[in-house]
Amino acid sequence: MRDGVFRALADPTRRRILELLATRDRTAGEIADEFPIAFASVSHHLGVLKNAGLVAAEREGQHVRYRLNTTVFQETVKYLMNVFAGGTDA
Amino acid sequence: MRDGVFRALADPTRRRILELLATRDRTAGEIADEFPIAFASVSHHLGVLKNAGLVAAEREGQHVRYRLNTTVFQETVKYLMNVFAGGTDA
DNA sequence: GACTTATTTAGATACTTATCTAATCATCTA
DNA sequence: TAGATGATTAGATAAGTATCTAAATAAGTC
Repeated sequence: MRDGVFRALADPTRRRILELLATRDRTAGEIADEFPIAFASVSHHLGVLKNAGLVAAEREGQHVRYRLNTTVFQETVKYLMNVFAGGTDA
Repeated sequence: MRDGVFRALADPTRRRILELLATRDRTAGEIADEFPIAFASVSHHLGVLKNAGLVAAEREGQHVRYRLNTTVFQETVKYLMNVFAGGTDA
């Protein structure tokens, strides 16, 4: 599960998506508009982020609205701080 | 540069290496002993971690001693917290 | 210098992934 | 229900990566 989070964070497009969502929720289309790549590719990235638990999606009529899942962020920060502090053998 | 950090963190073997180094410095051999994979593969992982700036290496006679680079950890935590707080458009 | 031990590098293979286009699914509107 | 719009899924391709064995480099010992 942690694997998925870091793999998701490893791609700059996906990090940019997260940064966009951090300021406010957006629909898939609004997100896709921010990138020069194909709509389908952005959709794929959104799927990766959703799978990792970093974002949540909710259908709103024709649109699908994405938002940041802050819980997973917090857990990830906690994990890193724990390793950094030498406290993590697990 | 951030890319390298998250890509490095995406592999469970490498995270485990970081966790080991968090408790104390170790030589490449000591680290390799902890894993069931080939020595050369661990060496490769160490290279990835070093490249990402997450660890530093120093030759000590025949051995090469690895240690955690806490600075990059701190920066990474900072980045995540910043996104999490909605403060990062960059 | 030859031999041993510690580590990295090279080359090969299998697997994963980012991207694309085309097709499909979902919802709304006329 | 047909057509339009928004979004995901499928299939293909090219690039990246984790692993291996074998070879090379570095340092200590005899």
